[in-house]
Amino acid sequence: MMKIYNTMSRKKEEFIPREEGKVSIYACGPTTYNFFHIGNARMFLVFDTIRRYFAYRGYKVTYVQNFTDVDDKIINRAREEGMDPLALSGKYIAEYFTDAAALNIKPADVHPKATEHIVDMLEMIKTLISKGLAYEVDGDVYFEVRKFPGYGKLSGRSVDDLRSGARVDVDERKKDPLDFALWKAAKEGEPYWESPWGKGRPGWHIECSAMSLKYLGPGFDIHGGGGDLVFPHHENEIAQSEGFMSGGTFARYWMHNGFITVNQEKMSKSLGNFFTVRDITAKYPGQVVRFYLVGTHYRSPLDFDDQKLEMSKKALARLYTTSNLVKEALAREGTGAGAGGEQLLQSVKHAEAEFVAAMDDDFNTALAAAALFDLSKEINSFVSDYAPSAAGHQALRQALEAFARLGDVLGLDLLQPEQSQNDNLVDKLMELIIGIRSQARQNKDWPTADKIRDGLKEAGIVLEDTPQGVRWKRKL
RNA sequence: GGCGGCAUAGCCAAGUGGUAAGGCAGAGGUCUGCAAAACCUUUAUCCCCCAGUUCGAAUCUGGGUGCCGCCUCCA
Repeated sequence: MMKIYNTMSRKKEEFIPREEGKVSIYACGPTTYNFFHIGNARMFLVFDTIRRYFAYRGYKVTYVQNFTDVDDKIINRAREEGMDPLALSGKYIAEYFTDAAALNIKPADVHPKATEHIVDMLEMIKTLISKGLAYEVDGDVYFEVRKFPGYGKLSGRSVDDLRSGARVDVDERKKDPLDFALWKAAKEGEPYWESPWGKGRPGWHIECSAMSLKYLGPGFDIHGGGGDLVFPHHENEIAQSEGFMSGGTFARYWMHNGFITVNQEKMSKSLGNFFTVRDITAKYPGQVVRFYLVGTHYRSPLDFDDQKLEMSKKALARLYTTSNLVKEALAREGTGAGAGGEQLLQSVKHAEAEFVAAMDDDFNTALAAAALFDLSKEINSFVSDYAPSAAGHQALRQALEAFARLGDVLGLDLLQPEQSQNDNLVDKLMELIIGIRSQARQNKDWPTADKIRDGLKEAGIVLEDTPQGVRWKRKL
């Protein structure tokens, strides 16, 4: 049984899909006016991991993540750059996929763009006006919050609380300060679309309602995003969607990830303490970044700094070592008795059960990772005094397969294809260098042997002398 | 002012009633020419403080302290 913490109820609830065996997920994607930062990355990665786990559990997953490709931030940025706003957002949509790939975030099943769904939004806005839930003023259209009785149910606030705390500059044309824009009249030089209320563009919230309903239908399973979207974004989505639907639930489970802080402070553009994934992956492999992020439960806050990435790098290296040790052991031949294989398979089974139990409990990736480390230790231990045999190889293959399968749920490629992507030239050179060093070692010329080893380490290559021969690998 | 979250070893981090996972770092050992990797052993009598409930609490309740977030664009 899977349990999910639902922001709506503030409790973990058993997950019961709308349709048996299927799960529909909508996550609010980025506004494409810049490279995305590590905070955005956490959200993408959290939902990528969730969808991977659902798939692992046998669900047919439909995952939708939008691009907000027209809004104030894009327009302002485009103005600064002297670029066309839509060209700017198009550029950063492309960059999104580059960075997402570095973090092993899979493309969603659908990546709808706001600008390609103007018609859907217009239909929705028209309906809301005809139902008396929205009104037009000077080419703007606002949703009338007071007309939606459930307003505040997601964020646990009442309209009155919100009003008293409102720090917003009051727009006198609005009936209530909390009323939010569904449609904004275009100012000079802004991109616009024709509408019954004149030239304009959609408000931010309406796109997610229109696109999620279009691709997933009313009452879809999971709607998610960063914690700061609870209010007002998701609250507004609920109001306009459920107002539009007239009855029924917009989305059934609301999931929100915790924030990333830097030096214990919220990362934000205004504080200037944000890091783009583009910058981080220039210094650390995407896999390390990913491993770091899944090491903390998605709802907990997470502080980001290089020192912590260093720790993650070492921890990940440990996992990689396991898969290398297994590959090495499998390359050996022999006709041993095959002792211990049964026990190893028992451990594999146990680890996988632990992993599933952890993930079933509101996607506890930190606990799931611990199961991976337990399995790693079992495998290493088995390999450390392994006498090759047919049965042993069989057990090892199964163990490695399970190890990689579980790693993949977390988005980790424990088989490290990048390691095997060394070109021929490097392989040849290493063969040569190792040969020379072996000669030196045979002559007990330790200074030369050590010089080679140290020099290679400087260059990012680690040499290890083992009873089975010399092993080399690139440093992470 | 309103709403919410978090405080666990040197560091990171699970654990929400039954006596403290996992990782990094550290210590000792096996292996090694020396290393590295791996393996074995070890590292919190205690989970911010106080009071309470309970046979029993890091886990529940009340109070306090500290930190953070939302209420405004923001993942």
